[in-house]
Amino acid sequence: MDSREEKTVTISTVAKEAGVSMATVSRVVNGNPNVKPTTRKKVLEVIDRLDYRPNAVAQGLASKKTTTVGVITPDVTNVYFSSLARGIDDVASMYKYNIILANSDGNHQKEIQVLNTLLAKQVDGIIFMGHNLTDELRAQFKRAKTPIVLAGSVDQKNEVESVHINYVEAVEGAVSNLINHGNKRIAFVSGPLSDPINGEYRLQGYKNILAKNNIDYDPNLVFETDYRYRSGEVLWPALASAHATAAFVVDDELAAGVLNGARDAGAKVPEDFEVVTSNNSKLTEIVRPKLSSITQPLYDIGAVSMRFLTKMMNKEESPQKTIELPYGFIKRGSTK
Amino acid sequence: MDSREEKTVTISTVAKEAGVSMATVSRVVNGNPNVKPTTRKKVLEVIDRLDYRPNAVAQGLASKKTTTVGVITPDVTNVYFSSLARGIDDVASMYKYNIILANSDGNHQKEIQVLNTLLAKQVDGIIFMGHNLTDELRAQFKRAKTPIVLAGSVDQKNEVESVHINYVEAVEGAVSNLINHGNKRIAFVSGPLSDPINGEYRLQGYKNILAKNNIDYDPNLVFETDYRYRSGEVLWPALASAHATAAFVVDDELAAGVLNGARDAGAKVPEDFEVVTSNNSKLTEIVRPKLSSITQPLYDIGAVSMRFLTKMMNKEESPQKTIELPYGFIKRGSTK
DNA sequence: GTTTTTTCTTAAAACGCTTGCATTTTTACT
DNA sequence: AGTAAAAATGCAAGCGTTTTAAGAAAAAAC
Repeated sequence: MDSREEKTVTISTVAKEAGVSMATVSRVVNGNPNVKPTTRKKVLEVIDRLDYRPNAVAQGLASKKTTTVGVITPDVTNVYFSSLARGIDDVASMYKYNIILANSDGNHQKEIQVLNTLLAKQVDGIIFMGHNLTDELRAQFKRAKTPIVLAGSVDQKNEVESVHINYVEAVEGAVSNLINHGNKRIAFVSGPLSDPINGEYRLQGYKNILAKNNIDYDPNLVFETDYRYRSGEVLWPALASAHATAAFVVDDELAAGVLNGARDAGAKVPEDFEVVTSNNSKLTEIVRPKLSSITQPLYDIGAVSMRFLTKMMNKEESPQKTIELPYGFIKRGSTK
Repeated sequence: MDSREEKTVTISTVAKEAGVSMATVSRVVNGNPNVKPTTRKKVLEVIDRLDYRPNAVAQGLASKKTTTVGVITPDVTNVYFSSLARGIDDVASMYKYNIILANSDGNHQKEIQVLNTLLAKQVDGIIFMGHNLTDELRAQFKRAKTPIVLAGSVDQKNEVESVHINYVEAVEGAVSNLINHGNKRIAFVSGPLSDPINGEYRLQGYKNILAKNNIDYDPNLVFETDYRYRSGEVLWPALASAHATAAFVVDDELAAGVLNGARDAGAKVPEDFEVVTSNNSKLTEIVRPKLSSITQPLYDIGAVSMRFLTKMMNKEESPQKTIELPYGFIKRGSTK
């Protein structure tokens, strides 16, 4: 008797039960005002009684909107990116979107691959974080009619919308600080210089401010590595033999490594060696001495990116292609 | 002339163009072997020429599989969870799944809410990370026919599958260490005790080992707070006035706070005060002295959870409801 | 009480794909 | 060449919604 196969209740089940058409049910579900209050109530009652849940996939197919956006990130495990991601998710859910999060390891192949599966899944928009925006990627972006914004990175060709800070100026400020403390030999400790944010912008800022202060640019003071803590930690010997008395570092984990490497080797920070970093993540407060840092509103960059994306998804015209958020500098124990 | 509205190319476009039925195209797209090599080639050629991309939403609707799993986490920004998430995502993509990532802040309301939207989106499975599995949540889990596994947390009632370590034993080991160093007054620094993992398991381990060593359990040595770095940092005065000579801490960020709070106040670690933490995240290596820690394979817990989930999604019967991964202990500078 | 308007409803056609079943084509054997 | 079995293919009915064009009902206007 009660052997019925627990059928999934669909919109048509509800429609029949309530004695109205599917269209009407759809309307009340979507809050369309063109429904007489009494019928709305009737339908709502049935929905409640049957515990009906609209199938988002079917909605997606019919409406061509998935209320889902894709987020491509090199590695959530890195605080920099997880902070952005958090900002993104928070405003996303504020606007009833969900996030498909995919890690790319900054690997070009994976980026392309993941981009395509996201598009296949019909995401309404995409937020891309990456170190290096290749031409191929840019081409794929263009081909997809899906809105895309870059969070925390910049497109040299300025073809795709993005939100970030002014890296050149920020670095100028940070390094200028170091110069004012009397440092003549300031290391530039960087992730891959092939990443434009490093090789293009930050390095430029570094050079600018050096030039402005009549300090010769010495390529031997530029240290190219990856973003790992450990890479910073083992850098000290090289730093020391280059006679660096201070370092500007492009990433917090990396900077923590540099700092600890120096101290573990007996150097006094900031007396013998100063270090400033770039992202002002939690980490800067956790190490000792605490790290002076460029401050950039990580969470906000994510949040603003997502907000920007919602506008694009609504086809609201935006005046600018690029949003530049304010940066700052916070002095902590790692500098004089 | 060339004013045609760039129609989206669908499976039927391809079918017509290739002179076969949609079914056949579908078969080649899905790698179904029942297709003559020559037709397969023909279809593939057309797919390539038209640059056809299957619409995953439509596939989802028709096949009732979305190849998407939901991941609910308190906060990606926390290394503990982002590590799990990374493990999850890696094996997920290995199995061609994507991840919808949602932050709950451990907030009950949000957890329920997010769970429901994930179900509405017809995810094939869910991985849940949370501090506290309430009855309501458990009920909702049950009602959903979707497979769910708990990653890095445990269900006291053992109703839902989970993967984690043996917290009781792990804590026993860690604290036993401290006892062996002669500590009689060992603080138990915890997040909310209402989280079973703290109040139930870890605390139990703490009590067990105390009892075993004939040390009286002193409630004044139990410090309940939240998981934030800052909360640990400000704890020192309380710790000091309780005459604690060592602390076992349930979270790395929290532990880093405790450690720094102590040192900033002039305490010598580990001479005057020892601290051991629980998660062996990157953080433990970044602070000075480095933190001794229970080691649990965070990434693996995520990875194994996801692997477990894939099995459930394939309806492969699993013998156990619970997977206990091995833990360990690593001695670093924060203990003698 | 009609006629207009306006407000609600409905029927049915999409949306783009999968899949069970029937049908046709091939292959393998006599 | 003829037939049974196996391999390919096609048909068409879903999957659960949205949405448009049109009709019905209710409200407003005359």
